[in-house]
Formats: sequence, structure tokens, C-alpha cells
Amino acid sequence: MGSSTPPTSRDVARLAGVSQTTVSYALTGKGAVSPSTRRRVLQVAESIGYRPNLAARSMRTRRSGRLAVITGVAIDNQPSMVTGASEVANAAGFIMETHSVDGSIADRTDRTLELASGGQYEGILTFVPVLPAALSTDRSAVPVIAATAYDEDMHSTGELADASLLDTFVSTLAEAGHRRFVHVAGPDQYASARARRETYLAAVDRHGVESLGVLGGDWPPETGRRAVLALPDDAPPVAVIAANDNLALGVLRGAAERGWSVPGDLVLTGWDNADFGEYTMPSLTTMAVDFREGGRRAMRLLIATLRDEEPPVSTTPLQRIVWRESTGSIAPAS
Amino acid sequence: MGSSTPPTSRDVARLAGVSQTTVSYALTGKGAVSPSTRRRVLQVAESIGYRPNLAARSMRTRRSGRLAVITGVAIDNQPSMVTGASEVANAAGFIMETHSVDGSIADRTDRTLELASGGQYEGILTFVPVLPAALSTDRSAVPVIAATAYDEDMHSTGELADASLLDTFVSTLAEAGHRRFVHVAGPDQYASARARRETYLAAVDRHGVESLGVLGGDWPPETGRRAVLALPDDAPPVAVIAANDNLALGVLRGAAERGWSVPGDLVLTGWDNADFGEYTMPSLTTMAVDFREGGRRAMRLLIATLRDEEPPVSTTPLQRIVWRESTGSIAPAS
DNA sequence: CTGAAAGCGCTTACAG
DNA sequence: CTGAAAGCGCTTACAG
Repeated sequence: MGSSTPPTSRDVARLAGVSQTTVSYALTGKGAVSPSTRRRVLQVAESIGYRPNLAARSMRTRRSGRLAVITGVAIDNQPSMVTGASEVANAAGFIMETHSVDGSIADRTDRTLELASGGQYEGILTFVPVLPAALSTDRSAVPVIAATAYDEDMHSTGELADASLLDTFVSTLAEAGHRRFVHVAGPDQYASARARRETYLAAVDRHGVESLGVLGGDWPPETGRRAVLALPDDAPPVAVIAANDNLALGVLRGAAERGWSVPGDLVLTGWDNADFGEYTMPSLTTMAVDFREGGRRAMRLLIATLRDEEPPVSTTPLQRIVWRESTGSIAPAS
Repeated sequence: MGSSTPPTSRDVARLAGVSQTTVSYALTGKGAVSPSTRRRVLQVAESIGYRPNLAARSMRTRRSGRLAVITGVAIDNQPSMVTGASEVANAAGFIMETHSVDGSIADRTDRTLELASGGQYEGILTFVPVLPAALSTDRSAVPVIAATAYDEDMHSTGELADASLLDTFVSTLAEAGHRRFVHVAGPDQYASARARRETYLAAVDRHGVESLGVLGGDWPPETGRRAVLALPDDAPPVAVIAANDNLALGVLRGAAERGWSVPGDLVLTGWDNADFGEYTMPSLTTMAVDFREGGRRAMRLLIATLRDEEPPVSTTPLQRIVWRESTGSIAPAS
């Protein structure tokens, strides 16, 4: 009990009175086996609960049919990316496994290399930043693709971190008559946060509106709340461009604490289309980012790479503005 | 390029002018190797980028040092459970890998069995419901433990789905003078939703307050909003016990749409301590559930099982009520 | 301190 | 249609 070792294909062979070869053929459906033999083998295998040892199989075939996706605990919106990647992997006949890694970027790089050369996967897709060393395809036989939504360096698919539509927030609000803006930024280590901040600065400049500055510097709601509390009394009417919905939520709370109405004294945009944004009072104008499709594309790229095919090009945008109550009634530029 | 196969321990041996045995000893630090030989082997291994084939190693040693955690896309709050499990696994010297599975319960059970008998893991911890067949320890050599926060059947660790503290919501509000209650329930398929509903019904009964009924039946905020819109005009003052924070968020929105103030006309409790709950207007009274500690305990149980040790007993509660603005000012029973 | 040999559980030419 | 044999890349008694 417990210490007994699981049955092997040799056990099945002995019990069925055939060779290991025949068992293998019957199970994988590869060689030619007579129907009756095949039936008997299958029956025996089933009865003793035989399951092939995957490590042995993949060591022999050098094909595991498995792809690894590397994620980390702290990356927002990844669940949808993983789901999208999984859809594509399964459709292509692969089993996809998710490995969650944490620690420093060096640790993550090590682990990625380990997985790449461990002989168990035919390809690796990482959603967390790793050092370029992990991506070199010369030494590790299997391809490693990085699709990080939220950081730069390496071969990133990048589209997910694109901030160019933030310009549309500013221009549309400017056209609607808003003259004063503030940006509540995310942390500087994030490429997406930096991109949004820079796009904001360029936009206020380009559209000739006043900027009261860039506040914030972190993702949690409390940062947004503090940013509003730090605004001068005569700030309203002001348009607040928050780097994400969490921050926007804090802004909403801070505005209420100061007695400022939204969208009266203050209009507000977020980013990410978080579930709660449709139900806050007022509901949040935001950027819907299609992480799932981002995951699909990343996986298509990996599969194309390992098959030595040309990667498919996708042109449809991954982002879309959702106008809601927090920006008042405006006629969005089509 | 690309088609070249990764270096093996035999390659290292040849290049270092030693036997494969010596390479193995030098790398694993097991046998006795002279310092100079050891240094040379390590140097060669490093220079050609050698990494042991894990499949081969674990096939030979029958010890992989790896544990698998099975999760699914749709399970709320799992990230923290996974984090907790990972902490304990790493502290015990194991590498933990997360496998995300979806499909029917039969599919998930199959996949679990496959992992259990695949020879790559020393133990399996599943956070998604599987059939009892997957848990039988007689056939698969490795232990499989189910720690499902949100469904019943099998050896569940259960504490996470415990709803008994909901009685405290009701009794405390009753003591504060609230006489009329409503429950906005989650979907019936969830053990946690059922437990909360039943605890609610028992509580209103026990504390002699009126119940306007049980509404809802799903998790998204919209369900909570609809529930409030369905209430009769003369419902207030009423205490709404929502099955989770999403639902409570919808309730808040619905109340605003009807012109009902919170906590004036309506008081409200949620569940889960979602991030946004501290920043809604008003902030949400809720149940903080320590999923991370739940994950830790589940992993401790798995490790104790595979080591044939007595599982550690934990007595500290995993749940704690957080009183906030949505219930007005009350003196919580200590 | 070092090496030759066996074997973990599979699959796959090859021969019959 | 079926089987004996080799080998995937490791580790580990065993002998020297």
C-alpha cells in the first residue's frame, strides 16, 4: 500500500501475454495490431490502471506535446492572457502547462532556462520579464518567447502596453471643453506606466491644455485617493487621467471626501476595464484591453516559431475606449 | 541551428576527459570527487551550457522534488491560495508547479490522474473539484489532496467555505436595531453560496428578525443591482446580506439608482474583502478570508501525507469580519 | 578517488 | 501481425 510501484507497460505485456512492443502499438495506435490483440491489451491496461510514464515517453520520442507558459503571481490581468494562450495551444494539439515563478529576474531567468532545457517542453512562452539570456535560441533546443504585457526589454509583443489611445482621452475631453488636466501615474518600473505618463505629457502639450502635473506613482486605489487630496482647492473643474481603474477608484473616493462631484467638478478616466468600473458611482470611463486575444497571439507566435513557420500577423487593435458616466456626456470622436 | 540537440552529461564527460559517473557525482555533489576534477567538470558543463535532462533524472531516481498544484481559470481568490501553497512547498525544499486545467469535472479528474501517475510529481494538490476517483491513493503511487475552497464532495479542507460567521453579521445588525433583512445569494452550484444562504436563513430565524427573502443566484455585480431594483418601495430600512463583494457593489449601485442611501435606508455586508471594497462610497463591511493561509495549510497537509507524517493541526480562524461604512456605526460584538 | 555496467519505462527501426 | 533489441539521458551500486 503506497509503496507499491505503478504498473508499467511491461506489466501489461506480461498479463496480456504479448510483447512490450505490441502494448506500445496497441496503446499509441501506431503499429499494426490485430483487433483482438488490441482489445485484450486495452482491457488489461484498463483493469490494472496502467498509465504511461510521460517522462519515459518523452525522453524516448523527444516530443512531449507540451508547451509551458510562465506566469508570476503579481502580474495583473494575466488570467485572461493564460486563457487565450491555452485556447490556441489546445487547438493546435498541445497540452499547455502553467508554471508560476517568482523571485528576482535572475531567478526567473534561471527557471526559464531550466524549463527550456529540461526536455519536457517543446516551447516556452513567458508572461513575466526575464533576461535576454533566456531567449537565445541557439543553446536551448526549444524556442522561448517572451510576451510581457507590462515590461520592456526583449522580444515583447508590446501591443498590450501601448498607450497611444490615451491621447484620445485627452483630445476628446479637450474638445468637450476641458482645459485643465492631471495625470495619476503608476509606478515607474512598469513600462506601461511610463508609456501612459509620457503619452499624457505629449498629449496635453499637443492639444494646448493646461496640466496641473503628474501625481501618484503606484497602482493601489489609496494612491489615487491621496493624489486627489493633494490637489489645490481651486483645482476643479479638472480632468483626471488615471493610469488604471484602481487608481481611478481611489480618485472617486478622494473626490467624494473633498465634496467634489464627478463628472461635475472633476471628470475621470481609468484603464483596464476592471469589473467594478461599471458599477461605481459614477461608472468609470476606461480602456478595455483584450488580454485574452493578446494571449492568443503570443501563443500563435510560439507555435509558428517552433514549427518554423511564418508567424501570423494580426492587425485588429487590442484596445478600445469605453465611455461611461465619469466623463459626463461627450460625443466621442469616432 | 535549432536542430542541434542539447548537450548531455556524456558530452560533458568526453570534454572533461572523465566518465559519466564522475560528471554525475561532481554535479550532484554525491560521490567523492577530487576538488580539481570537480572544478574541471563544472567548468566544462558551464562552458557548453549543460543542463541536466530532468525527465531522465527523475525517471532514474524516482524522485523529482516536484509537486503539482492544479488550478482552474474560473476559481476566485486562487492566486493567494497558490502563493501560500508555494511558500510552504519551497520552504520544504520542493519545486511547485501549477497546472491550469479546465473542461468538465471528468476531464479534470483524468488530467489529475495523468499527473499523479505520470511519474513527474511526488504529490498533487488540487484546488479545483475532481471526482473522488482521483483521490484514491492505492493505485497512483503519489498522494493527491483536494483543497477546494468552493465545492464539496471529497476530502475538502472546507474551512475556507465556512459560512458560520454570517450569523454574526445578522446578530450584530439585529442588536443594532435592524429588523428587516434580505439575502442576495450566489449560484447554487457553489457549496459556499449554499452555505451562506442556509446560514442566513437559520440566522434570521434564530434572531427573530424578518426576512424579505433570498434574491440573486449568481456572482456578478449586475445580479446585486437587479436584486435591489426588485425590492418593494417600502423595503427600507433593510439590511442586505450579500454573498460576496461583487454582489454588494451591484447593490450599492442599485440603491443609488433608487435614491436609497447607504447606510441610511439600507445597510449592507459583502464577503471576500475585495480590494475595491475599501474605496466604494460607502466602503463595504465584509468578510476577510485568508486564502493564502488556506493554501499554506493545504500544502502542509500534502507534504505531511507524502512523508507519512501526522498532519499539523491549525486552530486559528481563517476568517475575520471587517466592519466599514456600509453598516453604519455599530458596536461589533467582540 | 574514478569508471564500466545496469536499469528507470518507454518507443521504434528491423527482422520475421 | 508480432517480438527481440537498442537507446533516450540520467544515477547508482559495485569493483578497483
